[in-house]
Amino acid sequence: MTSAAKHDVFQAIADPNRRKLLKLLAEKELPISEISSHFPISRTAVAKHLSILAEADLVRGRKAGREKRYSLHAEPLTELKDWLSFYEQFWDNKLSMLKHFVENGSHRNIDIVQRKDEQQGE
Amino acid sequence: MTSAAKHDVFQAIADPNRRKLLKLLAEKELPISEISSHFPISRTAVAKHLSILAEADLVRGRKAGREKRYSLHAEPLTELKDWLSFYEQFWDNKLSMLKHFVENGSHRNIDIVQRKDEQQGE
DNA sequence: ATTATATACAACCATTTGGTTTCATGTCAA
DNA sequence: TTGACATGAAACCAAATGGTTGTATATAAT
Repeated sequence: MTSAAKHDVFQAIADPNRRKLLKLLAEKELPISEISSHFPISRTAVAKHLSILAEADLVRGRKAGREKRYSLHAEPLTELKDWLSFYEQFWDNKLSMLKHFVENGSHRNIDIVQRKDEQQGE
Repeated sequence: MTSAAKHDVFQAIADPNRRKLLKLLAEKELPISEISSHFPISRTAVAKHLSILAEADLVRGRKAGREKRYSLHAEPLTELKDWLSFYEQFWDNKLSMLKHFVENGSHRNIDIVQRKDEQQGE
């Protein structure tokens, strides 16, 4: 009941405008109209993005008089972090890859030890 | 020239099937048909997802005879990690929030010190 | 040479997405 | 109470998404 929203965190952050919203709300709580002034799109469009973010609980709005003030609620991003953590072993440093390889046996990239490419630059 | 693809990392991972693909390819390099067998959707659909992942350089395919073998290339996920790192200060532990608050002065959540809600439970 | 396998590519389709405009409602201020 | 302001909500739209089927091409295998 607490979850099962139509939009999950992954989808919520997929849109650039939505990411910009999060960034903006990280600084301080803001009413919709204020927020809209930072975007080239309509107020209504911003409101929709906000409601999608709210669905993912990445943002929370409280009514204050005639305006509704939104603020960041970053905690759900832990899901993303957890998801990411699994993949860190595949790039972080070769040591952790080797560690993982040894611990879990089998698996791919048997050649990681002698490879020297993947500069990851740019 | 190195980037500017139509699909970025954020979009690439937004789809559940695509995330499942990444997970699968993390284990080992696999040809499309093999991969498809793990999904309820058509081989063609899987191929499309793969090409989207490839656009984001999260996956790389090499031709091997008549088949094309794909494997994970996790490095672009660093972008996600970097993006995330900014938000960690807003949930990780109250200490780092306080640290950030002190270091950067101003900003929201002046009340973090005395608040005791945000159980983050489920 | 023929057939089966693995993929590529094009066309098509329903639904979702990101926007818009218009109208209604609630609240603050004069 | 009469506006002005801030938001909510509905209707509509073009384009993108996630799929499908059908056809073509390259490579194995017999």
